[in-house]
Amino acid sequence: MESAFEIIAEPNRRAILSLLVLSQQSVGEIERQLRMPQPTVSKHLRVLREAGFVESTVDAQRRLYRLKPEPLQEVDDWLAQFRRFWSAHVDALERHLDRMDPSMDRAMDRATLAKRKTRRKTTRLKPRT
Amino acid sequence: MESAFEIIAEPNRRAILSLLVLSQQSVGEIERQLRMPQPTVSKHLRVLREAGFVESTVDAQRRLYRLKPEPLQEVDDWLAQFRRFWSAHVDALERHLDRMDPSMDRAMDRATLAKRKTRRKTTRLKPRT
DNA sequence: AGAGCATATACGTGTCAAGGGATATACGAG
DNA sequence: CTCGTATATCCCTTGACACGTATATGCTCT
Repeated sequence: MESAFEIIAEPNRRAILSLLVLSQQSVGEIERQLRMPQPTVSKHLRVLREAGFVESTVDAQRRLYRLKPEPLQEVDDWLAQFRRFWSAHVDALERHLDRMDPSMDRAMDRATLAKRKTRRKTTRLKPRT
Repeated sequence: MESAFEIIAEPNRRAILSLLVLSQQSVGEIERQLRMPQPTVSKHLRVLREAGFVESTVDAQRRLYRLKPEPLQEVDDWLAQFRRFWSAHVDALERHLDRMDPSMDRAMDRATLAKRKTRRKTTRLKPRT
């Protein structure tokens, strides 16, 4: 359970993070809003805390949890390498053609052609009597 | 294993995706570059294919796999809600202060103050005699 | 001190996915 | 048809992890 990606793989944890982005919350508030048993909330918060996604401050018996951005940025950084790709991707381009810079259009064309050339269409030459 | 988040939680799959973003690859090429056994590669590719991360075309005995952007965009969309947060986050602001728009600076100030007000500092009034 | 609430932890259980290894399928070449 | 290569699938074992329930810790108020 080390990487940020494994942490956000869990739907309940994503829900907690989405909740916390609005404002800090106590365990009980999370428990009520997400309708999940308290130990479950605490356990997920523990995982999130140890992974650096959240931090808590003590307020009497309550713990107030709030978001920390770093691990999410790490995910965002990994995703960055694909943004170049999908903004040049054919389907995406078709959908967004109107909103795009025509110079990209030509760049994409070359990429597409390159791929097409790579593809070897083997002609099935199997006599089979 | 439905959500895109679970798919990219696996390090080997992330490696495969990072490889495919450069150009399409056959199973054997992936196998060699990532030094993982062929059945492992095939199994991960299957998962990726069924989740819509990649698609394959047949080239004789080879299968050429290439990236499809949609599921990654889904992840990116979920991450979007946090970008607003971390661009307003204090630490991030301190680090990037020089590169930022001063109008954001004031917006962040209000957010921070709001949070500070929410925090209840309970004064321990415990006579204890 | 004792009651009550808020939160954390411990334990037992079921599920599910990853990996290794062997094997099956598909295709091309001779 | 037979062999070699490329890829997919099958079986089995192992290990994580999520959850439920029960219980422990800590704090407040009276």
